[in-house]
Amino acid sequence: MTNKGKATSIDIAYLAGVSQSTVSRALRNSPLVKPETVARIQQIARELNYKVDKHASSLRTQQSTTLALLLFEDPTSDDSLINPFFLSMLGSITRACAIKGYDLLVSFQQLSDDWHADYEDSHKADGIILLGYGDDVDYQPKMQQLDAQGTRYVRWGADSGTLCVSSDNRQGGILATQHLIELGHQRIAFIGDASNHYPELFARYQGYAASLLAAGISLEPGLQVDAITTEESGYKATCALLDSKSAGDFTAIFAASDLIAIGAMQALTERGLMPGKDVAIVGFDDLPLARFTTPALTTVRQDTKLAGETLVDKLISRIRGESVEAVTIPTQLIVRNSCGALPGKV
Amino acid sequence: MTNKGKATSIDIAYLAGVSQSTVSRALRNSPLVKPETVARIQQIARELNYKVDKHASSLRTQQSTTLALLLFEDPTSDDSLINPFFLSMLGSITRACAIKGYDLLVSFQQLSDDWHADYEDSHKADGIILLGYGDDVDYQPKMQQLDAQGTRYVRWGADSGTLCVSSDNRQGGILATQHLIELGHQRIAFIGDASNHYPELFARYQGYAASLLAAGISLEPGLQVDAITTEESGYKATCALLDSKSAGDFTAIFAASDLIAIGAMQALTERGLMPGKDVAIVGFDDLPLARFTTPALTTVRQDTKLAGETLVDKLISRIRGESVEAVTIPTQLIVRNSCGALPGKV
DNA sequence: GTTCATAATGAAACCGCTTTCTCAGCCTCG
DNA sequence: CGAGGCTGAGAAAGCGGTTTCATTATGAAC
Repeated sequence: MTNKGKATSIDIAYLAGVSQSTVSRALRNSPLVKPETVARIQQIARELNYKVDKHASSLRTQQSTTLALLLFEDPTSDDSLINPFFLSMLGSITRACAIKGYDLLVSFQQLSDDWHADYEDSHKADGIILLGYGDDVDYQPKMQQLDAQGTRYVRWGADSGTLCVSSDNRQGGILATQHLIELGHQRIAFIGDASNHYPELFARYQGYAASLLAAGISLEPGLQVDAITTEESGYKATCALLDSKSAGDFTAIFAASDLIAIGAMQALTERGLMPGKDVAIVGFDDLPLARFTTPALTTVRQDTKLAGETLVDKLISRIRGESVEAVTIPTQLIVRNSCGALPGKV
Repeated sequence: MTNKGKATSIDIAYLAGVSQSTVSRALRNSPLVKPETVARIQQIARELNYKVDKHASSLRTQQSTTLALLLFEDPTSDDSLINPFFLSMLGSITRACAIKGYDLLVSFQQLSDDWHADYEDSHKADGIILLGYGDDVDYQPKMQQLDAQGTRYVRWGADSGTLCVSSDNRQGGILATQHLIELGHQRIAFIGDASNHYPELFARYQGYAASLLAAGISLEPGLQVDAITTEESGYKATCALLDSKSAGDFTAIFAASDLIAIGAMQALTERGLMPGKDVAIVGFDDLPLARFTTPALTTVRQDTKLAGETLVDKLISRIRGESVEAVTIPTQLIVRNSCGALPGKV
């Protein structure tokens, strides 16, 4: 079959001496077709290297067996650098889709883009996975629009009314903070979002706050600095912290993400402070690179594998019309060397 | 329009009082339609939130405006961990596709899978981008099959007859090795592939060998150890190197990838050798994490942004039937601290 | 020996769009 | 004034499947 025109079901029908409808049925193992006919037809199809045309099939059945992954980036972050965390998620989502027999379309979007539901409107995908940090205020209108259009989607992030899969960020914050407290730290700074712009980071803050209070340590506003999930932001926030007199003598930092933690470690090092010795640091995410920082970063691991699988599962359920609930995935503290130091003065 | 059935071009035709064919033309700004008619129709389409059905369109035109990215993994490597380098590539490919107006399907494959051309056979994609390290011997049959089927594809890697985009690995090897030589190193080990199983790594080795010879340093087989692109592999190779008597007193390592370099640094550290001080190290790739190792890794940067764009461009050209040539992308030496040491004895 | 489910298949409609073919007006030109 | 030439638009034929509906055996049942 060197002719470029790929074989169609009609070709097979001709070769098998049956009608095209029978071929269509046989290829999908319809019980309406006699078993030996099915076998014969499938054999011929195999020989011809025939594959069902995705578009024809999708057009007729009105479903594409394709999911779209929309990763949208905070416009404030570096244009070309994708957060490694999402890259990990992408990996696990890809795998989960393959297992479920769905194709995966991937697209990176600016939050400002008018992407809303394009993928579903044009029937490119049966459902959408939304991935990305970002100010919740920016998301809300989009979500509402999706809901209004009846678009099937799941979102990674913090619970916000819509169908959502997320790590247990609050619990992760508790894990991190308790660890520091157990090591004897009392003045623990938090770098991240404490004002609920980024719900995930905010939940980590809540865990932090809850742990402190539970340990009888009062919250000090001066020990909290806002940052988004980039090194630059973590770096700047830490500098601000070091410069402020009120922060004075913190002995530990809970960074709301590994990237922030890395920026923080840079800032500390530049000021002659040794991370892990002079100041303990805990991050969040457990990026692949967390093992390779110096000192190796103690951090809260998000289970990206499970997360990806769950996102895909839930989305497929939703596409099938089943009712689905939000899911929270536990986190895990990974102890490395960045808290190795005894609490010391800054 | 709360009805679930999405609007079709017929709905628009009805509302605009024209025929459906005219709608189709108008939506694609055909000059066959009077400008004011075009405007009216597009206006209505906008109001209805109408999007052309991808499948219907693709079925009719026989092209999907979609590219497939097949990332296949060396079965020898860890199952769930994707090489960060490919993740970067994926990022840039995604962007390049978006710019060109193509959708991108992403799939991870085992090299052993019978994926060949499935994406094209079923018309899911107009062309395929192949990404992944792997023994060239394993690839050849696949490539030939793709060629035989007339599948449009581009491959990232080393030049091998097929349309291919790659970094100038040999030049990168030269950059790295010359850097070490200029720093005064004479006994430079190479960890990677010196037997042309992995053409990319082998090209780096060739650059290494050429540089040594150009500097009048003879190649010592004992200073070369095979490794694939993982930390474990780099770790083991370095241990082997340290254990072998013939290697004895090397003062520098050129690792064929950053992951190998990181493994090497771990091995050195465990043996009480300080990377960057006792032994200089150069890596290859410039992964995001290279900046965060200790010491920060001097490495050869591959321009993933340009690489992704080029892959996409070339593939689209090929789809259009234009004749395309293999492309080689220059690399760049990024000097950090891992070669900071004066040459010392091991 | 009709009648009637049942099984296996074929014919044809249809999914929503693109594109070719046709055609009605309306000009231009010799 | 009749023969072409344009313009703008409609009718209809696909694209390659899926699915409904109709049809022909084939026994089973009465």
